[in-house]
Amino acid sequence: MPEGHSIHRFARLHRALLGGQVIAASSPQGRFSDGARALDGGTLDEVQAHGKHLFYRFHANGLGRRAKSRPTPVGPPLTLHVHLGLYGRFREYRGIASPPTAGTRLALTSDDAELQLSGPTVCELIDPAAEEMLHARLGPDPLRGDDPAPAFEGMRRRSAGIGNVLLDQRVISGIGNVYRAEILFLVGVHPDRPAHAVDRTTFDRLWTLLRTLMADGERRGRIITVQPQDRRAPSSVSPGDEYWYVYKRAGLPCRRCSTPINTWELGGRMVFACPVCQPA
DNA sequence: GCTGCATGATGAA
DNA sequence: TCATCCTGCAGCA
Repeated sequence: MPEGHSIHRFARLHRALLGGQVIAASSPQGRFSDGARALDGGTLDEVQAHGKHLFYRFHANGLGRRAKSRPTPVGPPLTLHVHLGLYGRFREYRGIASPPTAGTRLALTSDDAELQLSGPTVCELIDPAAEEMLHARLGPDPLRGDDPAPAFEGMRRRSAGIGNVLLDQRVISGIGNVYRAEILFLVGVHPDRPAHAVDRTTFDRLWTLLRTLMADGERRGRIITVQPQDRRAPSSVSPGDEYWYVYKRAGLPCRRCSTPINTWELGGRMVFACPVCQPA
C-alpha cells in the first residue's frame, strides 16, 4: 500500500522504532551488503519522507556495532534512500524479531527492535548532492505542508489528462492510483480533462482535500475516502469496497447517483470514474 | 501448486 | 508505449 500516506507513516513509525539508536545493519539477501556494511554500527538520527521516497539519516560511529559501550565520536553523515515501488515491504518488530526471509534486502536492528525491508525498487546510500537533485525533481508534497503553487503551475503547462498528470511525481509527489481516482471523484473532475483546463478554485479544493485525506490515511494506515453520509449501501463486492467511491468499483453503483462506475486505462494504470458525477 | 494481478518508476524504443 | 524490475497475495485448481 505504498502511496505517500504510507511512506510518511513509515517515517514516523521508524523514527519511533529506531531513532537515536545504534544500529546493526545487514543484507540477508546480499544485494545491499556493501551499503549495510557502511551503515553497520551507525546511529539513526532522523527519518524523513518526501512523496514516496524515504530518507534515513545516519552518522557513522566508526567503531563498529560495539560502539555503544565506548565513546561514540560523530562520524560523517550517511543517508539511506528507500523507494518501495510496487512490491516493497517493511516488517517491524519490537522485542523478538522473526528471522528475515531470504528476500530481505536490509535488516536494521537495535537493542530492542528490528526493521526488515524486502522488494524495494530503490535501496541505496546517497550523498547530499544526489539527494538535493532528487528533492528538486519531486513536486510539492501535500503531507509536508509544501506550497502548492508549483503544482498548479505544473498542471497549467500540461495538456495531458489530469488523471495522467496527478501520477506524475514531478508535479505533485505522493499521489498513487487510489488517491488519483478518489480525489478526482470528490472534486467532480473527469480524469481525461486536460490538466491545463483545471481552474485555480478547483485546484485549491483538490489540494485541500488531498491534504485532509492523505493525513487521515497517514494516521489510519489505510486509505478511506468515503464520507460518513455516503457510507450506506454496503455492497462489498471487492475488498475495500466500503472505503472508496470509485477505485476498484467498476460496474458497481455510484454512492452518490447510482450510475455504474466506469473504468479504463490511463497512463498504463486503471482509472475509475462516475460518468455522471465526473462529466467529461 | 500455479496463475495473474497489484496502491510504482525507469529506461529503451 | 512497452518491457522490466521483482515480491506477496488472492483466487483457483
